[in-house]
Amino acid sequence: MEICCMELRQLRYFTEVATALHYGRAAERLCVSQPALSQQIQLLESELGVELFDHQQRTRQRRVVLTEAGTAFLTEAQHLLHLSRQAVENVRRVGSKQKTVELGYYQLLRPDRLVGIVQRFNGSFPDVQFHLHELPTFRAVQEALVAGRIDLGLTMLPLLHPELAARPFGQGGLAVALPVAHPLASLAEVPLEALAHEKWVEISRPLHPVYDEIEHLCQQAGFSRRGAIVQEVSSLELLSNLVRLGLGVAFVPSFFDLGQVPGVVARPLRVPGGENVVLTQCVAWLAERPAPLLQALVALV
Amino acid sequence: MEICCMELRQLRYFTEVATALHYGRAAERLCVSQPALSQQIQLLESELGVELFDHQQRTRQRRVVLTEAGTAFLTEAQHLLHLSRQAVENVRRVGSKQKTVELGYYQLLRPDRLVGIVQRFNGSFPDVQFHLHELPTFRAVQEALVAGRIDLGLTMLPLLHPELAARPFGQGGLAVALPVAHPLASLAEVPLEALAHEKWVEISRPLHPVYDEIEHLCQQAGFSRRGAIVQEVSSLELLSNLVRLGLGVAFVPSFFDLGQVPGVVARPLRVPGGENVVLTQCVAWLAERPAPLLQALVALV
DNA sequence: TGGTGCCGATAAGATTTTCTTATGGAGATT
DNA sequence: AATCTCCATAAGAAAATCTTATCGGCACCA
Repeated sequence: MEICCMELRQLRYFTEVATALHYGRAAERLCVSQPALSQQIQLLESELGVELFDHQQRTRQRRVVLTEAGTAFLTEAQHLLHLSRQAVENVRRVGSKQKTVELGYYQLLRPDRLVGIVQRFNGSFPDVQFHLHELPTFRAVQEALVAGRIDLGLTMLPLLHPELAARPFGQGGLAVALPVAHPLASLAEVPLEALAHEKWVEISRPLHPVYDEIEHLCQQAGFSRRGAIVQEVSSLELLSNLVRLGLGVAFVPSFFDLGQVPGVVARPLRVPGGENVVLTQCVAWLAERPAPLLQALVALV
Repeated sequence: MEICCMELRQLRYFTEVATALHYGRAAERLCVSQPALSQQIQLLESELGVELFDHQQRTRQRRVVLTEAGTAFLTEAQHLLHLSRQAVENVRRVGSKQKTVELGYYQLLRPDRLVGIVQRFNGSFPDVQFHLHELPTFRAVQEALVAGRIDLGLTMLPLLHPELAARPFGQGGLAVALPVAHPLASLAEVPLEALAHEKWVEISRPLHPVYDEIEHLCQQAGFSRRGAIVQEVSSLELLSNLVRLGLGVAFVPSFFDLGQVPGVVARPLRVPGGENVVLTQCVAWLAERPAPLLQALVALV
């Protein structure tokens, strides 16, 4: 135990335990382990010099009981936490007046996810104007960042420019998009080998994040798509429609939402070695200009 | 930079910088290094998503300037800190009602130091009754703790019982107590060798924390006190008075206050190897019963 | 105009704090 | 009595914070 000062974290922990009256459940809600709570509560108690929970009854009645002092402190702690949240809100309001953020994204992002992100942005920074820019490819998003046309981009790894920085926020493997009538569409998971003799449509290689990895994967499964790609396109929307029309099948990221294209379904891929390609979504920004506002937005994603 | 939440520490740092308008001086007052401030302020800014200080003018005008948002936040931060201090005060008041703490100490502790400690205790825990127990020796303090007669003891290392725990709060070397008329009393520092032919009075060995170490030190300086101790006593007060009466000289800790005994002065010892005996004052308590109140008091010392 | 000092930012490594996993022990439940 | 639930403890891992050393910009002075 070292000398240190009361922190808001301890108040957050305390109020959670004091309202749940149960260390285990409080820990779960706070996304920490139970011992972390025990420790921090003890630390808080020993700094205050006051027992906040009744240790005698803590075990006797199988539940945690607040002492008189603990009850009093709970009120104050909640008040403090509330004020601290308000303070953050206020300073954000004052500091973000008349600011605009240009936000680039591309189709790969599920619409509900995009909406969720923008709503969170707006909730935390109500006075900031967010301008959305739909761009055709993950590469276009990164180029727009470098060109300064957007401030923040929702795109995919890898980063193609050294000036960019990124924070991943989700990843998935490959799925295969099939017409509903396709024989394999009835399977829950499609083995990669079963696709050896298909015709393919694909995003054109310069726009594609993992073109070569996919080819490598196919070769491990004993076939190549080299001659079997009947059409290259520039957008996932177009791709999906070609699949619907039966020109071929296509690989799409498992987190891509095909709901908007009727007649096409996506099935997860089963890869022999289990080594599916990993596609990582990320928020990206210009590393050289880490404005506090952008950093806060990044943390919200 | 990792995701973490605003903490009171950051508010403390921010208010200090915002009022001093000078990182260096703020760091000094907070007893941290200047980069720590820069880092924490940046962290705070990026979590809030708002610039609190004007980075353009930060260098231009040779002083730090608050932004509009920073000014607003300063008010709220001060308010929050004030409330948090009040919350601590309140919970201490509620939680410490009708509690008493038996505090043992012994003469070695300078009276002003004791008063300072007790005042600090009283300031933080105004509703706690502190009962002072002056005990004759450092050993008696530890025995009273083990016997449960006192809750907290101001004593000296080493700990003589495995059930005790302690936190040091000050240390010093040996000094020699001389009658003012003694020839060596005119020196600012007394070389140990100069004491080879003195007569000695001393605290009796069973009550003495470092009896053997002192003998060892003397032997390194080329003499022994073995036959030269003309009187053993049981308290420092008695010891000082015997020195005043000229029965002999005595070793006392450098932090012992002789001001109360006129006619006796203490002079720091100069030891050949520079290896003076180290005497460490400490707060001690029973390790098995670490009541939060005691822990908080220990931290105050 | 070039040197010098002040001041804040940055980088990298060390330290301290916090958290996690594993385990213990006391009461409650069956 | 046996098992289960739940909080406390211990020890090692992870993460945050802090420190030292250094840079670069600006101001002041000659």
